[in-house]
Amino acid sequence: MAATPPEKPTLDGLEERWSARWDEAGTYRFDRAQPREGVYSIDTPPPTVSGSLHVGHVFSYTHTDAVARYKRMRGFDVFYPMGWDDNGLPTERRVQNYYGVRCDPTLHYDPDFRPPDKPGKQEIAISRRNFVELCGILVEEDEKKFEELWRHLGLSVDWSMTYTTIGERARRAAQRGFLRLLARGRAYQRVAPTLWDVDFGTAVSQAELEDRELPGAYHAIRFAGTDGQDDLVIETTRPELIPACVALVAHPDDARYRDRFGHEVRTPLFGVRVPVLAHDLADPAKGSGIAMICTFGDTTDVTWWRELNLPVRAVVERDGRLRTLDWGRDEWTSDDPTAAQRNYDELAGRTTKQAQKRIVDMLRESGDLVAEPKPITHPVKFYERGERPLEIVTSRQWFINTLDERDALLRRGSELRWHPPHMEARYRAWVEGLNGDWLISRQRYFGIPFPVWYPVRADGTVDHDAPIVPEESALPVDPSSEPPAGYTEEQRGKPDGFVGDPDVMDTWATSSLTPELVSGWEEDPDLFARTFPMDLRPQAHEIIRTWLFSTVVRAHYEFDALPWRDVAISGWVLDPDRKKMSKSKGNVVTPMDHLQKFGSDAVRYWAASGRPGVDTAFDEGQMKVGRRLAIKILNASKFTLGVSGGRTGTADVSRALDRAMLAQLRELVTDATDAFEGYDYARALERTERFFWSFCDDYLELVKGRAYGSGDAGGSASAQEALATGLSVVQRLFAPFLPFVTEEVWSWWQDGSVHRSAWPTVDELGGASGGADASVFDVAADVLGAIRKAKSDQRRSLRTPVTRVVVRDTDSRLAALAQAVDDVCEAGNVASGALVTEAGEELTVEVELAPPEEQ
RNA sequence: GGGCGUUUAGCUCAGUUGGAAGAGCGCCUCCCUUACAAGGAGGAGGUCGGGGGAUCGAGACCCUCAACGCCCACCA
Repeated sequence: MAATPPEKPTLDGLEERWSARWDEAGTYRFDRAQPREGVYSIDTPPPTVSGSLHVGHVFSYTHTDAVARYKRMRGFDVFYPMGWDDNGLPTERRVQNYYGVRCDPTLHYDPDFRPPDKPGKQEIAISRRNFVELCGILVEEDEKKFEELWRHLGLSVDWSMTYTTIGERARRAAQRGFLRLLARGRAYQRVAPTLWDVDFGTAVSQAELEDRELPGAYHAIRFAGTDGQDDLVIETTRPELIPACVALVAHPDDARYRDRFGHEVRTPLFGVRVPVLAHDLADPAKGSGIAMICTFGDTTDVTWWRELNLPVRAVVERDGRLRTLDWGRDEWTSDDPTAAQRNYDELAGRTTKQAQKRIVDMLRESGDLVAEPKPITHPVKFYERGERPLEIVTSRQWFINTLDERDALLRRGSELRWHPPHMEARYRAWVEGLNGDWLISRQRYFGIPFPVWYPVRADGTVDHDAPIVPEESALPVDPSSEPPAGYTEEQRGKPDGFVGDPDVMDTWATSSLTPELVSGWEEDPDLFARTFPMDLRPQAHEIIRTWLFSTVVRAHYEFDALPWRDVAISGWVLDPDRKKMSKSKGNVVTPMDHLQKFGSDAVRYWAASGRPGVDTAFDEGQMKVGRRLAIKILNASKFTLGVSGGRTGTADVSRALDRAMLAQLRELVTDATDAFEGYDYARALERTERFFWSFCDDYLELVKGRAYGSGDAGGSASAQEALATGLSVVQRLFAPFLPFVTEEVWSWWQDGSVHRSAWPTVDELGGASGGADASVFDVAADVLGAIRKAKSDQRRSLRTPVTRVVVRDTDSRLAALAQAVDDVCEAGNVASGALVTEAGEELTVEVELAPPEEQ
């Protein structure tokens, strides 16, 4: 049963009390009670489990929660699961640092291994299985902490439906999704030059790249002419790749080089003959207008190499060092193999950075460096989590086809409803800029393995062209520890046996299936039918090119459909210097302190004030305002219930002032509902708040006396009825934002949770507010304000009796005032009959106060 | 190099069909008023980034410039 307001309402302890009650009562449980059209399903971003949640998470997840709560109150069965993104590199790195271990896949599993209490100076090498086990232990601890924080924040998640991206369900879904793409010919394997992070020892995809400005230098280097032609000078920032040079290239229209096309030049130090070729991408304005093509210095090299059908002469290995070479036997053909070998041996084994230093000295000595290096800064490609520039190495990798489908994927992007709409531009820019298929294999450990084995031929070589795949019913599988059907484990790596694919999938290859994963794709047809395609994807803008794009790709191929209809993009949280808050910048605020200091509702208020897609400053001031608002809701509710008895529907709202207030409330309900329908939660909050303060400051003051019973019974009942109605509506309008305090005040007079109550509608106000003149409230508030100002100006108490008031205003406004004049006089402590009106152009009020002695 | 966004009071931001510049914080003054002193009432403070233009009328529409932020880019 409903309780009564306490003597002294407080915000303290609301989080603990109500989150426990919601849990017991199953307030946010997804009931499977409705068909697809009665369900609202949310594809929640699974936060990366790599330490702790920060205030940016609190910010954006609050936005989603407000929408979820709104939809629930609109009568939808809200499907709102939470996931943890625990697979992938962030976790591996954290485990390495946390336990002081490193994965060595050549080692055997040690069932008795226990990590040291504190990481030692030397990393302990452990087997892949031991490493993966540690990853599992650590993420489980983190996930508990994350859930605690989310519960404290009041997310209305159904906690019985959590998932992880490394869990068994995710492994099944990711492997099934992969096998389907393979069967459809949309996933393929290829030996190709790929961007490679030397430190992580893995290939990375275009979506994980970022540019960083780095110092470098132009080196002007002479290539010797042949056939009696002049020498040519090229400029390069990577002279250490001269041994990998396969051609020079200039623009076909460049008159300086036109007569050189088809002829050869000789590389300095190594004497390798390479052709001079023409290609549109060569920029006559850059450097000397002629460039060296190496295998491979940058992505342009890859383009040239592919389009000009050039040979591969790779020198950089996966560890970032120059390989050893035999110039007599390998694919290098030098005019002077002895000199070439001697020169190259100076570089072999060095890192690219060291090799560059050495080769510049050698070129200077040989006279082929025609000018001293010219320092520049230039953008260099990095893996977003990496610390050294990426190299390009040739390796066997899995890809998902995206390039061929670019147009269809662009159409998918415009079918989506973007909030805010301009975010679609980022998607479009990304898809239009795709320059390769999506590389999904990673040479790492804590990820989902490719469910693929390869036959080993009688001669011991591996046949990559005839992959062995499992039945879907056998998923998930681990090819590195299980044999494929028809083989025994003893045949691993043996002639006529098999090998497992050693790689794991890119984390996005799993995350791109979150809609399928949470909806029970192929595992829970009933759930799937009720939830998929989903309604909403909320996420941040910097992962449009990764998470959003890849999710669209997967649903496009699997279902020929969008994975969801709406996408709501949150902005970032900026620190007071307007810098993005991020861990690497060290300016992150951990949320729990603020949740405890201001209360969850207050922090949510700050978060919900940030408009969709707009970067928002971290602002404790807004949290203070939110806290004050929550306290105001407590007190206003207590007062209103005290004078109104909390009853609605027992009396007519007959007085003009009360009807005017309800008319404004009616507008508010329309506004807030429209705003929420357009995913503009911030607008809904702002409108509700504005109404609420005028409800407290003006309406409550104006009707206080009448509600207490100072006039006739009809007037008193009208005020009480309007107060209770207003309170009920306001409590529900605030509920998506301030779930704790609204639940508290709702419990004082209503049964059940406010979060399961019906969102207010105009219909429920219809009878009381229909056709009312809203200006009665405005004029009454204006005149009361003028009386207060007079008292304030004269430094008198607001209780000071007023002996005379002259109000001038237009006829229509005076007519409106006449309908509320008793309330105005009572609220302003104006003596009976002392308020007179005169026609005027605009509102002026003259106020005479009782002399101080008479008080 | 291309694109998107932002620019309104000292600060954080509203201002949705163009119609007399707003809120909160901070600051100042006053008030213990039985819902609320973690409060209430009132006040000061802005040529709405600059410059053009269409309009009776622009913070809002068009053009242009600038600053800041972000996204994308084949970066020799």
